[in-house]
Amino acid sequence: MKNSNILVEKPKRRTESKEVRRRQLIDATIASIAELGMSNTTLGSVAKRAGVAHGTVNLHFPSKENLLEETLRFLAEQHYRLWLEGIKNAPNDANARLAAIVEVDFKLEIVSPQKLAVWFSFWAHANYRPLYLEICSQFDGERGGEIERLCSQINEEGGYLLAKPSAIAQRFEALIDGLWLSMLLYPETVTRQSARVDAFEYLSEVFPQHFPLQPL
Amino acid sequence: MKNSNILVEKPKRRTESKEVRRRQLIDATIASIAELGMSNTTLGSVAKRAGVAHGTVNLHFPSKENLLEETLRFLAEQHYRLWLEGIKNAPNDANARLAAIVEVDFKLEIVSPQKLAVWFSFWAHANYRPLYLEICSQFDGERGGEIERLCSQINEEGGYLLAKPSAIAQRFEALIDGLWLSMLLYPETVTRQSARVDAFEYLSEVFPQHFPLQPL
DNA sequence: TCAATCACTGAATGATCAGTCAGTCAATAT
DNA sequence: ATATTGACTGACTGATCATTCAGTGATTGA
Repeated sequence: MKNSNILVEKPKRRTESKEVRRRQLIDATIASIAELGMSNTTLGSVAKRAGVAHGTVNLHFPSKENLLEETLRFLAEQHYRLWLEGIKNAPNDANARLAAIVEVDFKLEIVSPQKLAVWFSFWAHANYRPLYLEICSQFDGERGGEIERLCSQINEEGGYLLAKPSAIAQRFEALIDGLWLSMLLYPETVTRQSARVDAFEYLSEVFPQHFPLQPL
Repeated sequence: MKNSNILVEKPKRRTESKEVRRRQLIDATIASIAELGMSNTTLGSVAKRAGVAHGTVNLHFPSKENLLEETLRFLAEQHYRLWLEGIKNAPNDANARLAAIVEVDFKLEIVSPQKLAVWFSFWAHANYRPLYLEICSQFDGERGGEIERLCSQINEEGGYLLAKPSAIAQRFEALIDGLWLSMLLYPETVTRQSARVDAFEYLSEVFPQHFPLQPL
C-alpha cells in the first residue's frame, strides 16, 4: 500500500501519522499514570511526555475520558494477544498450555512497573466506571474459561482428587492478581522472577505430577 | 474525665466534638472514594456526605492530602486491631490462630464493597505517594510475620514436605489480596463467603491435616 | 449578665484543568 | 508556482477545586 521506500529517502515528516501519534499518546498516558497517579494525570502531563502541545491530545482523542478508555483497551488487548499467541505456540499438552499463560503473565511487556500501576489504577475505578469493567471482563472472561478448561483436563489426566478444578482455576487466577499487587507494592522483594516461581509452585502443590517442583 | 452524665440530660450540642466530627469526615471520605473514585473526590463531595459546610473539612484536617492519609491510617489501624484481637481470643493452636486471621480478612467490617474500593484506590497510588506505602507496610509487615510464623509451626507439626513455609505464607497473603480484587471487580460472583471458603480451601491443599476440607 | 470560647459557615481568592479554535507550517496535489 | 490538505500549536474560556478567613451563633465560664 505504501509507496516503495527502497530508493526513496526517509520521508522525514514534521508530523507523525495518526496511528503513530495515537500510540505515542497512549504510551505517554501510561507513563503519566505510573508516575503521577490517575488523579494527577492531566492532558498537560500527557502532552509533555509525548512531546506535543496540549491541544494535540484533544485532536486525537475527543476527551480525556476517551484517552483513558483507549489506554485501558490497549493494555487489555496486548495481554489478550500475547496469551493467545502463547497458547498457539505451545505444545498440545494442557500443562504446557497453562504454563504458557503463566509465562505471559510475568513477561516484562505485561507487568512492567509502569503497566502494573496503570492496571491497578483502572481496577480502583472499576466500581463507578462500568466501561472500565466491561473492557477488562471482556478479555478476562475468555482467559478465565481457558484456564478452567486446562485445569479440568489436567485434573482428569492426573486423577487428582484434591478439589474441584474450577475452584483451583479461580484460586489460581486470584493468586496471580495478588502476586501482581505484591510486585506493585514491594518491587524490591517481589520481582517478576520470584512471583513467576511462586505461581508455578502453586501448580506444583495442586498438580504435582504435571508440575514437578523445579530444582533451584 | 467527663462530667457524670447519669442525671444530666443529653447535652444536645449544636456541634459535634472534634473526635466525632473527624470520624464522620473519614467515613464520608470512604463513601466518596467508593462512589466517585479518588480522582473525583473533592472536599465538597466529602462535606456533602458528612452534612457539613465545605470549609469544615479544612477546619479538622489541614489539607485534603492529610485527610486522605488519615483515612488510610484509619483503615489500616482497624484491620490491625481486629486481627490482633482475633489472635488473642483464638485457642493457642497455630491453625486456629491462622484461621482467626482469615476470618478477619473476610469480615464485612474490613471488606465491605466501599472499603475494598478505598484500599485499591490507595494501592494504586502507592507508587508515587511513599507515605501511603509506609502506612500500609507498617501494619502489613507485622501481619506477614505472624502468618509466616504460624505456617512454620503448622508445617513442623504436620511434617509437611511440600514447600517452604515462608513461600506458602507469602503465597497465601497474595491469594487473599487476589480474592479481595475479585470481590471488588465481580461482587456478584465472588462474595465474602465464597472468597472465605476459597482461602480455607487453599489451606486444605497445603495443610490437609490441620485444615480438613469442610463438608458443604 | 456579659465576655470568651468553640465549632462551624460560606463567600472570596487564586490555581489548575479540559476543551475550543483561529492560525501556522510543511507536505502534497494541481 | 500555487492551492489544498493535514497535523499541530498555544492562547483563551469557563468550570472546578483547595484553601483562607471574617463572621455567626450556640455554649461555657466568670
